[in-house]
Amino acid sequence: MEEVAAADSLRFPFPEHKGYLGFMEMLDVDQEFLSQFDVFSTSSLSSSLISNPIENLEIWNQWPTTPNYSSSISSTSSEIVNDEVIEPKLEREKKQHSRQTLKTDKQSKTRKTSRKKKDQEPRFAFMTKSEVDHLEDGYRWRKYGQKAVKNSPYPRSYYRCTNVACNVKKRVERYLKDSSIVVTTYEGQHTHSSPNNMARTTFFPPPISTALYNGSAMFTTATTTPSLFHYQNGHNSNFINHPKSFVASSFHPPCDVASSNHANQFFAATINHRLFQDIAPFQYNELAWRDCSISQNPT
DNA sequence: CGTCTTTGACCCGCGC
DNA sequence: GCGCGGGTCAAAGACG
Repeated sequence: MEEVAAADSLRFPFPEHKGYLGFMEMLDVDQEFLSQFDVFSTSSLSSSLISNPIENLEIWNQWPTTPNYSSSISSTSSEIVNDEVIEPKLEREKKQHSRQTLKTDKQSKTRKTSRKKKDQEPRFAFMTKSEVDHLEDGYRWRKYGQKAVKNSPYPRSYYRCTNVACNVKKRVERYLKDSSIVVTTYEGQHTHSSPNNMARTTFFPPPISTALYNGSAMFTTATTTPSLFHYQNGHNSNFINHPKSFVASSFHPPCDVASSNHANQFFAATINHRLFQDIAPFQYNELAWRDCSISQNPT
């Protein structure tokens, strides 16, 4: 991890904007600048995504839930995962029996109460081009699960913040259409600062050369060496210390989602999907900040 | 020995 | 009601 620099010293391509662009200002973004990065390349555009903005919006609203594809794979239950037989059926049943005997009522109750209703927590998702799945973001995470994703050869990993008083989770998976891209979804808000002693500061997202935010989703391309994404809580500020960095709009990491009314208003103002496509059309816009009530009901 | 990952089982929501 | 799929649990193992 690189040494943390003071926010003022961070390089930013649009200093007159103090780290954040308004919606109209986004329109003035140099398209040539965007073309420097693979993720923004028009050659990789999905024509359907451009021609069907309404349909795309539906996709946004559904993400990150796996779409219910009409095609099916030849697996039943958990017998086959990624075309591999995990273990003989008898062995499985044996294990199941032993586990059932070990299980207590207390465990069941804990599981029931700990399970919250789906999509209660605000979520923030972004894509990063990276060879590494789990990207460093300044917090410590404990992996608590991994699941095969339907119709995808790449598994989804589940992480939880190691801080006992913090219930932030994140999911990491490879983008189905481009395995070089990692999709990271944060859920919840950190109740503490990052362990690197930078109060109210975090590295987020990790290895970055480019970031683009459209009011619903954060898009990034990554470098192989970590660079710093620095934000200041409550100040609507964004800094990326890469000379080619680009920030299309205000962006607040998940821990700030519920705490900044200013940002919330901005989200509502910039959520126009079609306009965003006109600004920076690319194929990765299925990603969305999903079910974040704040973005839909600004205060 | 403490911490983290792995992984099969289990729970639950949801669509049919 | 049933089955599927996503999310979570927790024992066992790996690792430093």
